[in-house]
Order: sequence, then C-alpha cells, then structure tokens
Amino acid sequence: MAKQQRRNYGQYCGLASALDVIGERWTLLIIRELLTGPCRYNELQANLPGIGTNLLADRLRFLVETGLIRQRLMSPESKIKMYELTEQGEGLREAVLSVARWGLGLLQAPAAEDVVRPRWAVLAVEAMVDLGAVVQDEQYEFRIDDEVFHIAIEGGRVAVRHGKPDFDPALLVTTDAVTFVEIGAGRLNPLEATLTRRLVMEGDDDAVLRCSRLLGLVR
Amino acid sequence: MAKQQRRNYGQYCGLASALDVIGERWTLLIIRELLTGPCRYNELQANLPGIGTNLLADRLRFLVETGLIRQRLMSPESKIKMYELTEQGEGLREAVLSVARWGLGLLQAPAAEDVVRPRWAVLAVEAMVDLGAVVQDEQYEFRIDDEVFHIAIEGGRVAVRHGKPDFDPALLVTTDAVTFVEIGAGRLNPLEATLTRRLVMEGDDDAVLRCSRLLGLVR
DNA sequence: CAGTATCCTTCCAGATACTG
DNA sequence: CAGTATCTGGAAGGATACTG
Repeated sequence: MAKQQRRNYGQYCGLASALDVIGERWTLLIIRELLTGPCRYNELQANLPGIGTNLLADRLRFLVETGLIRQRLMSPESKIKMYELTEQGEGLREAVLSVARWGLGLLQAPAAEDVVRPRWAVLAVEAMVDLGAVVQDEQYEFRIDDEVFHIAIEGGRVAVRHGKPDFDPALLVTTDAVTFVEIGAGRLNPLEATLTRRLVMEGDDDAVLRCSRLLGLVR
Repeated sequence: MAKQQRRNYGQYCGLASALDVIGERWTLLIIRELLTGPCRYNELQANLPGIGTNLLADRLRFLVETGLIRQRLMSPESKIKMYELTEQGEGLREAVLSVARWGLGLLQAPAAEDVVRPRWAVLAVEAMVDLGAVVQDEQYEFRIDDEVFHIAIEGGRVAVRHGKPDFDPALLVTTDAVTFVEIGAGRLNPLEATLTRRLVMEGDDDAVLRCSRLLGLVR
C-alpha cells in the first residue's frame, strides 16, 4: 500500500464530505487562525497551545494537499515561510463564523486555565457583525491587548482586517481579549464594560452608536 | 476518578467552545439527522453506517447532558423513544447548513461504496435555498426515492419539512437522492437531469421557474 | 525556524453478547 | 426495541527529543 487511506464517512452528502476534510481535531482551529491573515508555523504553534508539532505538521500538509491552504515565502529574498488560505479555504469563512457564533452562546466565565488570544476576539467581532446595520462607509480601529485591527465598511461590505485602518478611523476601541469575547458571548454588558473602563470607545458619539449597532450591542 | 474529564481545547473562544461540544467524530452527523425531524435510536444507527452502537449511545448521552437534544416518548401510551433537538440544538441549523453548503462544493461523482440517503438530499435542498429569491407564499412537494417532504414559503420564511405539504403544492418534484445531491453540488445540470428524466418537475411553468430560482438553479 | 522521528496513550471501529 | 457491556486491533492524538 503506497499511501494509507484517510478515514472518511463514505457518505454522499455535503456535510459529511466537509467533515472528511475539516472534521478532524485541530483542523478548524488552524483555519480560524488563517482567517485573520497568513501565519508562520511557529505562530500557529504558539496560538494553538497543546497541538504538538507533529500534528500541526500533519494537518498543514493535508490542508495543502487538499488545496485549502498554500505555502508562500514572506518576501522573495527571505526564506521565511507563511501559510495562507487559498480561495477554497477562504470559502470556509461563513461556515466558521456561523459555528463560532453558535459557540459564543455557550461560553461561561473564562476558567483559570483557559487561554485567550486577541485574534480570537477578532473572530468574535466578525461573528457579531450585523450586515443589516451598515449605514455608511467608514472604519473603526480596535486595539485588543497588543494587537491592532480594524473594521472597514466599504460599499455595504464589511471586512475585519489586521493592522491599522487605511485612513483616519471614525472610532478607536481599546479593550482586552477576554472583555471582548465576553461581550460577544452576551455575558458582559457593554455599558458596564465601558463604565468600568474595561472597554473604551473614543470618537464621535454618532460613530460609537453606529459601531455598537453594527456589532449588535444596541438596537 | 468518578468521571473522567472530556478532552477540550481550553480556549476562551466561540469556535473552540463549539468544537468542544460538536467537534467529535459523528456528532455533527447525528445533529444533521435530527435537523430533519426526531429520530429513533435504530433510525439513527441505520442512517449512520459504521458508527457502532456504543459510540452512538455515548454521543447521545453526551448531547442530552449538554442540552442539545432530549429524549421524548413518541406518544403518551407507546414507549417508543425518540430523540429530538432542543432549542439550543436547533440553533445549530444555520451553522450546519453553512458547513454543508461548503462541503457540497467538494463532492465529486459518488464512489461505488458511498452511501446516500434521501434525507441528506433534504439537507442539500435546504442549503441551496436563496432567501433573496422568495416571491410568494406557496409550497413545493418533493419525492426523493421513497421519502416525501416539502418546502413551505410563508411570509418570506422558508421551511423544509418532512411529509406531504399542508395544501395543494404548486409543484411536484420527483427524483432520487444521488441526483439531487449532484445538482446541489453543481455537478449536474438541472436541465440535463430533466431531459434524462432523472428529475421530473410537474406543475405550472411559472412555479417551476420560481422554485428553480429559489434553489439557485437558474438566475 | 520549521519541521521529523519516536514513543506512549487515548479514541474509534467492529464484533458480539447480554438485558429490561 | 432500545439500548448496555465487553473486547480487540488499529488509527489518531499528545509529549518530547532531535535535526537541517
């Protein structure tokens, strides 16, 4: 036998065939990391505590084979490798957000041993976006712990991206990852978070309102 | 140790917490079965070839504990037990459809050993529904292999349900599960399927058009 | 930095036998 | 019918050491 067969469900069904590819342990969490931008091997390892390097390598190899991700050099001269989603992998965004949205509702208070990362808060932000609440093109800057990202509204489309906004943001939101995830989970009232300074929104009052509506924090 | 701890990711993140509950093998397929209506133990076993009775029992027990499903007697007098989704479990519908929609795009021609079930075609139908194409209240009857179900459009909402329509349907669609899944996967042209009689749509031409649009089969 | 290689543990598949 | 209980080989997962 040249190559052993992967375990699969053997069902002619969209869900089953999806799970044959992304159903194994850790796989969807790797996709989650890449949904907020390309990552290096060690970054992935650092953001997926407990994965074990062999499994990470296995999963990455399989996902490259399957065409969900690809390897690319960071720049022509450097030999630092990055992993990034292909178009097919990017196609999982809606599905991942949908699952994450459901999972947000399960969250209790963080346990002492729970790990949190700013980029997971980014995912929470994205899962919370209500497309019906888009009013005007603008950008909001978020500073979550040590990471900066922004929401860009462009012609009715909403993108959540890493790094600073492309232009002067209408709003600057400063918070920590736990606070943001808790708000997303509906466990923490945004007003309360604001009053206790766990969440700080600086900017025009109207922009604060628009952003709050976009994230479903107020009606 | 009274009760061993389930393996979990230990991440304070919506996606990770969702996967702690529904990430294990077979779990989401059990949810899929229940999304098209309550099932008995043996039905589940029959529709999930390969699961093994102990594993199915384990999963069901866990899902009941977690509150995603519940057990109920079929009728007060009979002692036939059914499993059905709780409201929380029902909350997974969008997420499951979203994953299934992505997975449909992966499907190749069915392999000889692949299993197909009419209810998976029901899922495909539901995943294909384009809410933007809803025009008027009506119902469509589907006969896939030996199962009957229908799409009910009521005030802009679309429901896919088991059994016969509540009133005279605008359309009767007859086909087999493989054909329907293949159409959903974009592998089979609906016109071709119609011409080869693998798919038969009986009804008013306008209704055929509306239904085809609803399922994204024509623009 | 970006992985292999190794070893050990846990989970899963499949079979079978049993119970209320 | 609707499960529980037990067993076994094999596959997947986890921890750690090592390498170009």
